[in-house]
Amino acid sequence: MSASSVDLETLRHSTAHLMAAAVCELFPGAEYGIGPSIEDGFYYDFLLPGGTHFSDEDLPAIEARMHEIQGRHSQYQRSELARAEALLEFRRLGQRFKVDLIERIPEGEVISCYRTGDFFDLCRGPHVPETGAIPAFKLLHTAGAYWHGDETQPMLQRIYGTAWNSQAELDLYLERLEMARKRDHRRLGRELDLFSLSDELGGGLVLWHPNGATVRTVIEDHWRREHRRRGYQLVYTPHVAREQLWETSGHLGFFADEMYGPMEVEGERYRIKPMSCPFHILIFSSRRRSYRELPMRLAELASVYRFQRSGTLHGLLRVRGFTQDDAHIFCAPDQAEAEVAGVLDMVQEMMARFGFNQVEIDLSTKPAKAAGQDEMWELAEAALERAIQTRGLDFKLNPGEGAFYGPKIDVHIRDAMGRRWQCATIQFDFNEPERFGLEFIGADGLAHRPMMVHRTLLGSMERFFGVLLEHYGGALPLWLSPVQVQLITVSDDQLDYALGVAARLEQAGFRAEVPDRPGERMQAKIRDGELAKVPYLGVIGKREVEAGTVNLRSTREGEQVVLGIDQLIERLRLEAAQS
RNA sequence: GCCGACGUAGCUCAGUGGUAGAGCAGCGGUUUCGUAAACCGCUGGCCGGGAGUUCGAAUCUCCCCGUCGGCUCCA
Repeated sequence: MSASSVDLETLRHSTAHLMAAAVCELFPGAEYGIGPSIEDGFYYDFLLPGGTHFSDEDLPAIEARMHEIQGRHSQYQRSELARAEALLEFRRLGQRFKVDLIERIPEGEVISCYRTGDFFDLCRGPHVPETGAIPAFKLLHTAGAYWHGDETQPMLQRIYGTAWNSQAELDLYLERLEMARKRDHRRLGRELDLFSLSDELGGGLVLWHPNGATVRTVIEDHWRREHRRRGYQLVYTPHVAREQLWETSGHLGFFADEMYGPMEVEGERYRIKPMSCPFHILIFSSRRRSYRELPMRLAELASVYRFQRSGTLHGLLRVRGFTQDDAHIFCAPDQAEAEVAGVLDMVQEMMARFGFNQVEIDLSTKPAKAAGQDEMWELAEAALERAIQTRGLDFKLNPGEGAFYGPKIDVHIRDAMGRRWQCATIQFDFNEPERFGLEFIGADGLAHRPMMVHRTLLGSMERFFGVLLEHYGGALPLWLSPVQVQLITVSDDQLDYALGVAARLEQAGFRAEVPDRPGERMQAKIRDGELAKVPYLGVIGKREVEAGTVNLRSTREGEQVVLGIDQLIERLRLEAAQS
């Protein structure tokens, strides 16, 4: 037990060393890669000798050895080595990954190492003073990981663990993990009968059940309304197109790996669409465009299909068929900044409406290999950055991480397990307008090339719905709930009255239902309503029928009030507008 | 795709070489009840698929498929 709290990053990194020390003792000859601290914990990558692997069952033994080493109170001893010395030492130890790392360290930089008992590691530090100074840790699971994340490199085995300043904090964290598992969207999807995935259907393809479809419709209706309000024009485009179109757009050149194979129709090859941009471009170029028509904002809820490797599929968050809330903005260069700003405002508004007040913004700029002229890149990057800054938003700059065809802003939100998922993206494209020879006639009577922006706000209906479910733990706000009110009768005698109330609520625009379970006890129906996370349960017995009221139980606040039907409608209206 | 784990009824899970089980759900009946589970009964399984070992396999071995945790990639 340490009284003073150690910086968590240091603590976790030191725990990673402790774990590596234990692994090296238990598996002599193990090679080790990197072992950083990460959010909520740490990991270390290993390659065991003789092609052996450890599994989750080895973790308790490793943990036990870690505790044993802690008992020895080994110091974390720092030393600085000359480059040649370090290379020699790690070659002697047979640690090829460390040798690789040293070779990547720029000349002239200090090479520091840490020794903990017999364990010797290349490491920048800092560390806790000794192994006993780690109050609480736990190993969590193993995973495969390529060296340098490169699939041409050997695959190492990674052990993930977590470490905290006290047992209580560790317990709290483990509890948090358990809570997160409970609000996993895949579990909620089944429990609330929202969607399913089926082996018979095929991987990464989603079946939206009636409840899920209801929520999606509400989201889509809201989305369309907002887009019309902000000067977007809604369009529809097909699901397939001639292969030639994908040649022209360049997708077959740089995106073919993610596209499904061709199908032949009357000797002509067609492809299922992985993106909508070429279609929207064809709409733009279907006739001569004037500068007066710019900016032209074309939006569509577009279902696309992309091949994803089987190991990457994940519930609704990573699928093969999904519906993007896609839009393409064609504008003049001097309109670019205002357009980006408009999109950013829209992202924030949209996210806030769905309860996401914290988003993470990344700005990715020009990579080494890039299409388009430098001044276009500069203009676009400046537009993106200024739009972020004038809104007072934080962002992370990723230099050189942009696509080859343009810089971009990505917006991430997090799932229940803390994993980051990209949703909104605002992406300039200097490539496609060029390839399709897009132009508009300017005030000067001459043809000019428009700038083009791809953007999505929610990302895809599937992913957004998944993250949304986890965000609310399945208890969606009133306006999104598939069933907003259930009317529960004390006995079957009140069924007619309940159906009448339901009809009035439906008429007022709410989704209300009367559970069809003759003879079932009220308590059972209440329990079902609670488990289904229906926001309001209107209990109706003799008293309510006589008084023309409903005894409203809020499943969220646990509150209970008697309301007349008009009052009930008024209350629902108010809440639906706000939440 | 790669590394590891897992796959038993619709769901959650028990069953480690000797006749496939429980709870919930579903169905049938009885019950008409005041804020989180009424009672009784019934149905339901090629134990993911295939091959092998064995007198005998849910159980042991191999291959395949799928799922999960990661790696890479991405909305």
